[in-house]
Amino acid sequence: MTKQRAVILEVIRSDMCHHTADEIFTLAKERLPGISRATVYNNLKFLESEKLIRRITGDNLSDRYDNSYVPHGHIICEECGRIKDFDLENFDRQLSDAIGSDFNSYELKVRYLCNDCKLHRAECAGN
Amino acid sequence: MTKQRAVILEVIRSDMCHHTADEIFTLAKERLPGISRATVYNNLKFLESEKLIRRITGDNLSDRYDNSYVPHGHIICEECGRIKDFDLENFDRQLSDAIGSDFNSYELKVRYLCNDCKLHRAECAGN
DNA sequence: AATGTGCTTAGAATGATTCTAAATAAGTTG
DNA sequence: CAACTTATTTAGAATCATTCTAAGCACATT
Repeated sequence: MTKQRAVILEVIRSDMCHHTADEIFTLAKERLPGISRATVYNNLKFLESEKLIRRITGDNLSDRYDNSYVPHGHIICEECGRIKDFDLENFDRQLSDAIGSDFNSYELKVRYLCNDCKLHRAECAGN
Repeated sequence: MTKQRAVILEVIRSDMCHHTADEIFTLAKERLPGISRATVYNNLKFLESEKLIRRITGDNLSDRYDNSYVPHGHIICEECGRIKDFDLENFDRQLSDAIGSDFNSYELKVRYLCNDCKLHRAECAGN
């Protein structure tokens, strides 16, 4: 566990955001000005292989990193892009039954319109 | 509807595969040798906006295109990147219950190791 | 102090996708 | 059918996240 690796992990653990590699690089740089991008990428890979974090692949945008390795659902507001977590009961079981095989992980992204944005649209429609 | 657009759509409709943009480019080129990559990308974007196809974002690999716009599950082999479809019973209902709201669409990707790649790994391990 | 191993670094390379500017095709109006 | 407008296509350059490479460091072991 090098100091670079420790800082990268702390950055990811420090809040509930789902940061991009570049954001993590920038944040880590505040504490270790000499750190390089390659180190960030190497360690993100390493940390995921150690099941300490989880990469969320981006839709054309950069990948993001989740501070939990355990797969769970993400709801993404189509208007503001904010992400929330959610869970489904017995979903692992349901999945392996449906595909008839074991699996390594899953990614579930639901696109919706959050309450704030719904309200905002209603207001705009009124004017 | 230009002839390029028609050919690209036919390529996607012609089989059950989930092709990459590059595969679609190669297949379209057999029929229209002068077609350019940019045209393929432009039209894939256009066709999705018209709800005729659906882009499946790739995990570090290239994106692939589904000949149906209707959301459903995808199992993706982590080794070869090939994709298959699957469905879950009453999944729309289950989702809206879990997130407590209506939603617009979802993306469900399950990463696994397909039988071919499992066999291939076993063979390699034997040598 | 010498050796080895793995980590870090900077910058180059990669590869899918997007952008650009010019050429062409298609569609529309007079 | 001609003139004009608009959308589409093309080739190649540009972009951008990520990976690779080669050289240098750091630390543990002898």
